[in-house]
Amino acid sequence: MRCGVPELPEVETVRRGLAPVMEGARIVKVEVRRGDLRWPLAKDFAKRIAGATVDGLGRRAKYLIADLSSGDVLMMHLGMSGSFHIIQDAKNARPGDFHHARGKIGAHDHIVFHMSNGATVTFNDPRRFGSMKLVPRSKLDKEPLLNALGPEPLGNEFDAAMLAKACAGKKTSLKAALLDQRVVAGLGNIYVCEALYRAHLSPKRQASTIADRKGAPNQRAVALVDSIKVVLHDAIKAGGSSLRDHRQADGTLGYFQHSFRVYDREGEPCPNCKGTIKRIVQSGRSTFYCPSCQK
DNA sequence: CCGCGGGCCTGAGAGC
DNA sequence: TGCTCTCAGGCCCGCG
Repeated sequence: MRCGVPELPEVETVRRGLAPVMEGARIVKVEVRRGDLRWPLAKDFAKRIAGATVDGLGRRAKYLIADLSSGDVLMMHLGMSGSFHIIQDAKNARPGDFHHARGKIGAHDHIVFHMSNGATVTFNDPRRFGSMKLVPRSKLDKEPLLNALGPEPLGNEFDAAMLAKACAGKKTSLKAALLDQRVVAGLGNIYVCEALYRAHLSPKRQASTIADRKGAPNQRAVALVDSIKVVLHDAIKAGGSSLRDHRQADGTLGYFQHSFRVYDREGEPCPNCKGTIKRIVQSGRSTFYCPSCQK
């Protein structure tokens, strides 16, 4: 089983791991080793952050959002391969702790935050699809990266009526609609596959078929919303236990093992029926599903 | 406006 | 063993 690219549950797990060392602490210094992430960092990125206290660390969809005392908000996205390493007490780190223990830096350690409590938080991202962006808090409500996002799937406002309305009239597949962050924010390829499986809905079904002519939700929409919430809750719970079990071991946040029911299980038996899990490609990406119990 | 495909990057794994 | 090839879970952008 492969490790997970960060979707909503992984980002939430990372947030929970970072919060204890970042919230309430001051960022003494920022090292930018490579600023050419998804977009180039602002030239004054490090200077603008240095000296600020992290008043809170939140999450919106797959973005981590650090509220800084300087008046800026730091948006961080893990992309496909991003992760964070924490060294609790960098100055007294033991030789085996991590690259930084001896002042060494890992191959793709691009940004290092030195905290006033002695901790070091390092952003590592081999593919550099991740990103960081500083935005004045007063302008956050105009931030284009956030403005287009749909509802948080675990929020109370996300329900069958809302999902059906967003899918009504959509010609595209249900799979593609759920991957669209404007419809619902935070799902990726894995959890879309898993949620559709649990809802017994085919990924090939036209998105509009979870709503009636007027855009009102049907039973499929109800089942789908329920499955999305359950799948995400389960994964966050698994992330929590991975934090407790493994964080001390190597300090990495952003990857933890999962067992999926259909994802990456082409050819294996369906856990639910006598069918065989199939892989198809939809708009260039893999979809895993059971053709006999997902209709 | 909508839907689709290309491109950004590197590393892991398969196949020769 | 070592090389080459394909593929990867995200996201933005431009095209028709």
